[in-house]
Amino acid sequence: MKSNKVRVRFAPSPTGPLHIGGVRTAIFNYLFAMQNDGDFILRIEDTDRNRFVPGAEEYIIESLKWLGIEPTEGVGIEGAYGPYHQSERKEIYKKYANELIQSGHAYYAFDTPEELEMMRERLKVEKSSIQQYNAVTRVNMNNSLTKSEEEVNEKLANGTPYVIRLKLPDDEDIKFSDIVLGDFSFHSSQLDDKILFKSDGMPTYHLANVVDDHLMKITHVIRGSEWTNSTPSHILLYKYFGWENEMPTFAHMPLLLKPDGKGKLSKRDGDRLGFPVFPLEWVNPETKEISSGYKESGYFPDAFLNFLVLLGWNPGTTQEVFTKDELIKIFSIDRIGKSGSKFDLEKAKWFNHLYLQEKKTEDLVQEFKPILNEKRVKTDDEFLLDVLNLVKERATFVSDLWSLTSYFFEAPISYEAKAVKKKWKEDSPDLMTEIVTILKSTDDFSAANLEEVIKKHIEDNELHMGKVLNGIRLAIVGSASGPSVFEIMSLLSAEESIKRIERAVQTIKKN
RNA sequence: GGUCCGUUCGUCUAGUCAGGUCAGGACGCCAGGUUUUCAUCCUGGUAACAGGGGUUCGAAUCCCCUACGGACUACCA
Repeated sequence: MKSNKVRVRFAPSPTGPLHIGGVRTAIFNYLFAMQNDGDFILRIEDTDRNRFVPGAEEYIIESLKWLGIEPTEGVGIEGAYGPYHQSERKEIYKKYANELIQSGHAYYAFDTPEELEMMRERLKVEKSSIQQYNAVTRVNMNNSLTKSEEEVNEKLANGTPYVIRLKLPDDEDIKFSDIVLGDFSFHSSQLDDKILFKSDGMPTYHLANVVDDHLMKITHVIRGSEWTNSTPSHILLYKYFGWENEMPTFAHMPLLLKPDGKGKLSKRDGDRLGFPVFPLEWVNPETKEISSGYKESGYFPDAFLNFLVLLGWNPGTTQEVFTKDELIKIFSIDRIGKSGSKFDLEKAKWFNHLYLQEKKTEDLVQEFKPILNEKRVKTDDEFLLDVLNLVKERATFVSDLWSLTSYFFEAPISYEAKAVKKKWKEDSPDLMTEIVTILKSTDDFSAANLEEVIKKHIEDNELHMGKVLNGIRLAIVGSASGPSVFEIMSLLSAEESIKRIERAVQTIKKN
């Protein structure tokens, strides 16, 4: 057993459904953990009560489950480093915040929102290069650094709302190295005195994140690059807590961008873009608004995962199709690209098509059954297996299967106008009547035999192959497309095929 | 505005660190082939180094500038 076991975490906040960017972050964390025989921890960062959305946490867990990237520890599983909801760890954060105050690396601030607003306005008007609460501006504000000890103690005693801010150094370069982005350096004067502890008794992300990652022995922080700019503050926190030597390795991943151009993909994009941005369907508990999900749209989880993992990462070879186990073997953080990517729905569909072809037809039969039930179609598995084997290669989604096969279960009640015009000629009824005669006298209704008999008839009478076969297709399918008519008739039975052709002869109007 | 990051076919990308194949693959698209049709499938094609300066015998690759794009700049994460 390695002493420094790899431990990574996926730490979403339950503010709504997980979008595909978050899903990708989870995938990368999962792959990295599995590759190193490490732990993959799910931590719920629910420190913002105002943004809490009921059902979001369950949604996150369900999504990971659907994709087959379940955590090995954390919310829903538990483990030795719990609790894993940050809201249940308030006391821990409080303790560490106080520790920072004791050591002089943090201070109380009593500024009201209005005062903060005024400060920002003033700095803006002055066109100051500094527009945040930091070493320069804090001296003019209402905090424990500018007030006397008595005043501070009085405020604290009488319940004046306060926050705890990180006291940044005046002049210090904060350096860190990121697996994806490389070496970084920020000057402390460009940073702000981040709020660590809010007046409602909850920590902010910055404090909770650092404390938890340390306490939970996280070795690698793999997160979205929207966190890059606040990482220096996190580094400082590790340093001030004396955890510098056990600091995790950082890897900031490029963001998923809106395909229509501007900005990072957000939860609000929903179906506005013409495709799902969520793994599972989501019903907004307040508005009841429904956002579609990849699962419900018919994507297979493994196909979706395969597609998603290639957004911003590649193995350095031309291989694009991977099983999860292969991914676990070959994934590497340092092959994650630096720039954001938009995604291509067409390619996602292509992956799904590919994965559908790889599925056993027996399994597709089972997946298809619910759709048939909905359509009130009664049939047996053996027949379904034959039917699906015939049309499988034409499908991208299981849901395509119905439109591809409906004529096997219901005789056409109408004939596609365009197909009639193109394929049903003046002599078609006579041609079809002849076919009926042949069919009636054929005992062997296998596709092979039908093909032989009918082709012989065509040759003997010097008929046009397309004309005859297209006519049959129109009669039994109702449209001009589909697999081999011999196969279809064979599966449909002699009786049904004859019935359909006879009906077509009577029904289709010549024009 | 400030700070940080990025920019190769329409899209995802290889190649950049260690400069030297008319820049490779995939999706899409187009064409041809297979097929009774429509798909699938097969073959081929289309299409990119953001722009400008350097350095060099030689630059997608190294340096500088510009443009464009993105992130952050909340008592949100």
